[in-house]
Amino acid sequence: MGATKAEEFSVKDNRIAAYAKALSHPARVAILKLLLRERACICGDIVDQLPLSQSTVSQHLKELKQVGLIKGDIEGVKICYCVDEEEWEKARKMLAEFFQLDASGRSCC
Amino acid sequence: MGATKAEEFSVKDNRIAAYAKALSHPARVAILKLLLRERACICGDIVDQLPLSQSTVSQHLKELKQVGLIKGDIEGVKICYCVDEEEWEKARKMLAEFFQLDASGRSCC
DNA sequence: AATATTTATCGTAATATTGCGATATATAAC
DNA sequence: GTTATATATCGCAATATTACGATAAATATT
Repeated sequence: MGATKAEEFSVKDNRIAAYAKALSHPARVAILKLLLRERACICGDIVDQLPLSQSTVSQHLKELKQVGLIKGDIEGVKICYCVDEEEWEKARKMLAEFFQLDASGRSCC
Repeated sequence: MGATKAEEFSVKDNRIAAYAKALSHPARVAILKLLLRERACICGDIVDQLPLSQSTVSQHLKELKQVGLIKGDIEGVKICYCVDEEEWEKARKMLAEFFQLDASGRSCC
């Protein structure tokens, strides 16, 4: 008990949920915005701009990396993070498709 | 420690995160699809179509209701659930706007 | 080689989520 | 009023997330 029953649902629903989960914390939303808007790819720069410790930011980056939305490249001691264009597009499409399910005229209440 | 530092982030980023969190479990994705596609608004019908207990489904419905994406209407003993069109549109717009942040040509890695 | 810098990981604590059975609540049917 | 039906809520256990400091690891600088 307690563990999620993810395997009981479709692969697609799980993928949508995984992308959504990546965005389910404001820190990760903020990180993605940073990477997209300001090209602030260096990990240290991200840490400086967030009200969280270095280790916590590193953890959020790891999660975004695991779901595929960002990737990191070693540049000497520093790591340059950026959005993975392909995966970003996949996420965008999946969520857009989901939201295009029409909600109009279906209210039964 | 452990509690989320949500208040340190913008209202908008928190709102995006809240909508995303609503979709961050495949059961809730499945519920929303059901409500949108099949008009299967009656709570019992939803329970029947998910591999989860009645109480667990009820909890997921509560979360979707709290974020505003669905609403419920009493019909005798039964409850008719449906997607809240206005809120659905708000979520759609916020997430679409977020994803339209262009990821192309910004890869530094 | 010693030191400084940058990032990841470990350990731990606090809190949140997921899930279920049992029970409460509220209407419907008898 | 008693019983049946439908849904919500409570209590609990298992697991996951969030956060931080300390430390490890890896490169850069001296």
